[in-house]
Amino acid sequence: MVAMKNNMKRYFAIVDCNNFYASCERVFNPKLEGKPLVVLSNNDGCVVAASAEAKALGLTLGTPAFKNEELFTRNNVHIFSSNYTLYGDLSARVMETLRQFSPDVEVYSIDEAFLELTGMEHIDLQKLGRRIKKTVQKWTGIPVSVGIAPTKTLAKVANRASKKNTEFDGVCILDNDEEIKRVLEKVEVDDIWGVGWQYAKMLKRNSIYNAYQLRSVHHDWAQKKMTIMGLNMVRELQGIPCFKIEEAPPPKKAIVCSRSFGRPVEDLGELKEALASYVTRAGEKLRSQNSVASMIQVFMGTNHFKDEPQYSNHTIFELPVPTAYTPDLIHFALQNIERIYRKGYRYKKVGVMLAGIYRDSEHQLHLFEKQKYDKKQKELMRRIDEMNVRMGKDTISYGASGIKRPWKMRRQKLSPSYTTDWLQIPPVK
DNA sequence: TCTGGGGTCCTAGGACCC
DNA sequence: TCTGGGGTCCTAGGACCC
Repeated sequence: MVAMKNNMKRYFAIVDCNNFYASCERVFNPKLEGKPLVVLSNNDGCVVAASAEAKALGLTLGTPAFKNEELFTRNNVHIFSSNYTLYGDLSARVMETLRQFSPDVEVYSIDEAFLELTGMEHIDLQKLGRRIKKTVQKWTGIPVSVGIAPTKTLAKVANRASKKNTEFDGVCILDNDEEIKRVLEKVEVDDIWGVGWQYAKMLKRNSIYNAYQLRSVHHDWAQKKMTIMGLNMVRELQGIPCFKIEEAPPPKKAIVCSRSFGRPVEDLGELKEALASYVTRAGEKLRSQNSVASMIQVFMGTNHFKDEPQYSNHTIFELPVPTAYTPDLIHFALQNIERIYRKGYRYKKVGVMLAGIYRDSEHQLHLFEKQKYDKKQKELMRRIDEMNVRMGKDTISYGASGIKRPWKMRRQKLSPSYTTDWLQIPPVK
């Protein structure tokens, strides 16, 4: 049985949503079809997604919105603040659809998933890829690109090619040596999964410009220059699988929650409110993976893009007992921000990191330790989390987070939460 | 006026132990 | 006098991902 499985032809597919956030905004607003559209980051700061029409105007992702203002007005670009509630929900629908095609799905990011495809000897992969693309489009309204190959890295390369090269029309299969050579030669090293800015520079210095050239380097050289990750990357390009499908993501080892403010904040009271609300969010994430944290890190800083007095600092604090009880987390976080706060600065950002994370069940209580994170507290947290999921975020929140929240981020162009809020469901005429 | 947020892995080097 | 050397743990920094 095992031997048989090893002999079976195995492939990896990666399905990647095209311009995901921009596509989400269009699903419930079809008038935007064919129009240039962008989505901004938190605080309406940077452009983080753009429709094909907007990209065609020469706009680059990651640039600050204010630098593109003129281009936006001149071309009548539709602008949206990011609406993660909407994107998260549509993402879940896409992933659910993909489970039709394989039992082994790894949700790799909000807009991408790997699928393991086994027993594909007699399957027309091109047809399968087309079917995946068509089904997701039909069931969710989201356009996707599909890459299929013998390794994850090659699948990523195929996916890249399927988007960049119109001949593929959104589906690219890498199944034989000639095809692999032909496609890899056209992929620049910068575009390979695992090659970032620094490695790309180094590779070019060594006259390696495309994926096919990288595929041919010596293993020792790859490892020396790019650590074990580089070696694995080269092997994967050669068709030797080094990375598996990770179906259940391991629990997070650190949970961070931080935001830039909508305007500078000087007052300690306001900073504390903001911090309390981020700690609340972090606590929810912590409990959703059934973990407790034993350390809290608090950090804050001014806006280093500005020509004004700068200050930033952080503090790490060990909790008396590992816990996921939000009131305690807030208590210690607030205590610590007081230690690093300095009066007279215009703060841009504050945040919290929970670390030293274990599964709740793994934490062995010392015989005489006073059990602080107890049943009652857990039950209370469970009920509050449940209510907030069912009735909407912050149905129940903590007094320390404030009511008015003058520091909260700007989201002036927010679209409705069409799919997750009863009051915002679009009417049918 | 206005420049995102949240993660992972690997390695080198220091501290410490025997 | 000789200033070893292997193992482990931790941290900081650098690379990467979306």
